[in-house]
Amino acid sequence: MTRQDDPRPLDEVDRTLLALLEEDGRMSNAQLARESGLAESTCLARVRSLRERGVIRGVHADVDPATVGRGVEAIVAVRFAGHARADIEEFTAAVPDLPGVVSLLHVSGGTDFYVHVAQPTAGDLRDFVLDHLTTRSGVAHAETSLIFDSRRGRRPLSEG
Amino acid sequence: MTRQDDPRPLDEVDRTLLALLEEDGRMSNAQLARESGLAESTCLARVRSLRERGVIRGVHADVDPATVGRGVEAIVAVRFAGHARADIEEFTAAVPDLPGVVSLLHVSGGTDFYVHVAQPTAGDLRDFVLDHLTTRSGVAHAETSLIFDSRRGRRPLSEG
DNA sequence: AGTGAAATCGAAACTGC
DNA sequence: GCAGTTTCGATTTCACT
Repeated sequence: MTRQDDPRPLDEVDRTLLALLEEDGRMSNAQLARESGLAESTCLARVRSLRERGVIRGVHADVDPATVGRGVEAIVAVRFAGHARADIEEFTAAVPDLPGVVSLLHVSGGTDFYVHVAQPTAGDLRDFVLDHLTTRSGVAHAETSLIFDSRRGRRPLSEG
Repeated sequence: MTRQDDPRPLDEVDRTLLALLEEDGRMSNAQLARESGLAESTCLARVRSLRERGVIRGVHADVDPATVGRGVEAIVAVRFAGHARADIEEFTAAVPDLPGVVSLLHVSGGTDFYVHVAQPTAGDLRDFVLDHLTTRSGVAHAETSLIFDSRRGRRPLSEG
């Protein structure tokens, strides 16, 4: 298994590699080595180590939902009735497997979860919320906000 | 420039390639070709086309914020006083450049923006909200929710 | 931990289908 | 739009430091 909690602190070279891969996850090992000033073999070992320690959780293509027939994006704020642990855990386990779910955030405060979804049409969005969220055990309320525009942060997380 | 709005519909092979790259953005062209049943040259051209058409917006390493010294994640719901276009546009342009911003969503409803941030400590989070969000022109209110847990959707967006 | 050289394998361009 | 060939570059291992 991969270790998620190795306490070894990151040095400057690690942060450089992370910033490069956050920007372009398909950059070749050879180019990573050049830009970070490492030998290729060393660079390969560093990146593997970052993965094994759970610093790099994965590398994923960012697909524009609108171009794959999912042009309607929304954030659904879900509030629970009680806070039965079993309900919360089942929700957390089940929702990421539903089609069109981009991400699921469990948060503090008046809202318990934010669900980021992408659906083909407004009707599909309504069906998704009614069929898969509000009907779920423990869910008291779901409030849907359409996403007009979304953008990634432009700074590498691994910086200063 | 890359075209963002080519209306050409995606076929099954495109969707297969997208699903593979959403899962593992570092998969080699050779392996993509094997798994999709294409010749390598064809596969290369297909992936390039998906990028040029804006279907693949980028490929990015997913870095665990906690491992790079940003263990405090939050969603900040921002509400504007009026809805002056200039304020909205300036907010949209400026916030993604702030350190620790993961993503920015402009949404409909009572909240105008959701800002996903990752900061080193609770104090840094407070400073971020007070210094960079609530002081910004047009901002009426910011409500911060700590993120207990976050997970990606497990289905490729490009499916079904 | 980091390196350099060597062997294997992949990328990218080009050809013809 | 697809497959075979070739050239060039990248990946990975290993012996050494």
